[in-house]
Amino acid sequence: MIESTLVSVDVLVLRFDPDARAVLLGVAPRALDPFAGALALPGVLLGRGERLREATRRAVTGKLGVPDAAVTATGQLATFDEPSRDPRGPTLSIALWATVAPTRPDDGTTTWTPLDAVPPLAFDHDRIITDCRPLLADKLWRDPQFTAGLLGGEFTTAQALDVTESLTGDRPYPANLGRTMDRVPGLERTAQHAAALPKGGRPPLVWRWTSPTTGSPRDDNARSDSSVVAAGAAVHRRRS
Amino acid sequence: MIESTLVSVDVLVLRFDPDARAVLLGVAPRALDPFAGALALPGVLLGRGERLREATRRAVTGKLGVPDAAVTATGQLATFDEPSRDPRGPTLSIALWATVAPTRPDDGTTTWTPLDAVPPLAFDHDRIITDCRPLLADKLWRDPQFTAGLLGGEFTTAQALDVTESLTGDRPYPANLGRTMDRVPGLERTAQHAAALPKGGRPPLVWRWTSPTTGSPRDDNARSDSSVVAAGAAVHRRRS
DNA sequence: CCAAAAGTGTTCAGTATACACCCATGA
DNA sequence: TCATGGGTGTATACTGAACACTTTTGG
Repeated sequence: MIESTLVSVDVLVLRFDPDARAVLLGVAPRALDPFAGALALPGVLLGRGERLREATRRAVTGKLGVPDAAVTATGQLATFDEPSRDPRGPTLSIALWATVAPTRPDDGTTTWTPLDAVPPLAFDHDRIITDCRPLLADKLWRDPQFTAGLLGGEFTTAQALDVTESLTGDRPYPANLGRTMDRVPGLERTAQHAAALPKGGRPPLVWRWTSPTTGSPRDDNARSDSSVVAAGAAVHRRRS
Repeated sequence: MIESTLVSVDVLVLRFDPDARAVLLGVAPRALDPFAGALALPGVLLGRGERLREATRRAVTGKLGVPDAAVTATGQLATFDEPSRDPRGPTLSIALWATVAPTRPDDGTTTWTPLDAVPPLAFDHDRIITDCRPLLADKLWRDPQFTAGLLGGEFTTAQALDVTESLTGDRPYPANLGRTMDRVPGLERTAQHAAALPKGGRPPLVWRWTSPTTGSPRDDNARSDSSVVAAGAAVHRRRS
């Protein structure tokens, strides 16, 4: 019988830090030997019969020390199959994303780093990040799970500006971002204004999700999480 | 030691049939027992250390009888992890696409079916197709590998119309599709006109790829094929 | 009152769509 | 010469980006 392939799951864990006003990526030093001590994405071997979502949560809670309840959403990104990516032998790596609720950190060994300044990582994790970053930016405002997972159930325009800037590299005009958010299904402006920001300035609006994007009573049949989100509209329409 | 996960590769094989004027999906009856005799997507177990692209070609040539040289391009779609999707036990299924050069078929057992009328298939393959179809439509004119793989190195506007209609469900106006193709990098109008169509009508223009999209001297490091294609533009730009 | 920063309305350009009309073929 | 169907040009609507101006806070 042919020896079967090993499958590992590597997770790009994103957390919005309201103080740093930026989206941070969680990495942790490796405990065991290949690259022991070096920073790496949290990852685990996929158990037999284990679902990708379970393995993802296991990686995030186990390797980063994030409480399970703080993991707000997960989803697929891409698969990496270079045979020599792991010195121990050929291992398939499925890259996934996970979002952590936007609170302050606390844990010890976990490093939360801005996406623009990720330190060199073990294995091919640098390349995984390079390849997957545009995919993450694309999910903002298009994948409700991802967006709500990052920003939480209630957030301000100012925070939305910060998150957008972190992921895309550009800070949109508040007016235009507001119109973009108006078009996001399940998201609505509230009448409330948040407290003003430390530097002063007009207090930003509060936005809230109407549909229960958090929680997770989602379609769960065969596909792991919301990997498949429409992306751009198809080319050309006709006749309506 | 924990038993590791089994990984199978299931392929959505697309071929443009110039006679039928449609994109067809290749399925074949299963030889072995789970669902023996039932139609299914071509799939194989991923060997240890085998690359996804190799396994994909192995599935297409082995299960569909397509010559290896006719497989023009391959790429990732999504991963399906429902533990009960295979009665033999939990098996991960990585769905990939493959394109076959646009020639007439020949093989015996392989069924080439329009995407709109795929018969019921074994395993969860119906769901795989349902989930992946929008991803395929999205790749047309955006992923050069996919598009060139489907249409070949040289094709006519009429064929481009047929392919677009097959994948998206709408038949664009020839004029508008021409402008769309003008914006595709590496694709250019030639001065030639093809022979007129059977029904008469003006002979369509011939289009040709300038860059060597066929062949495949592509980036090949860690990621299998062109799974990661930009999708839609990110939300909002600012300052140039 | 001034600086900071969000919110409102408007302008502008680029893009997508629809369609009238033209052209080239087969029958 | 008619039917068929792609090619050309153009009008219209829509969308996204930019920005002047207003509003609301802290100092």
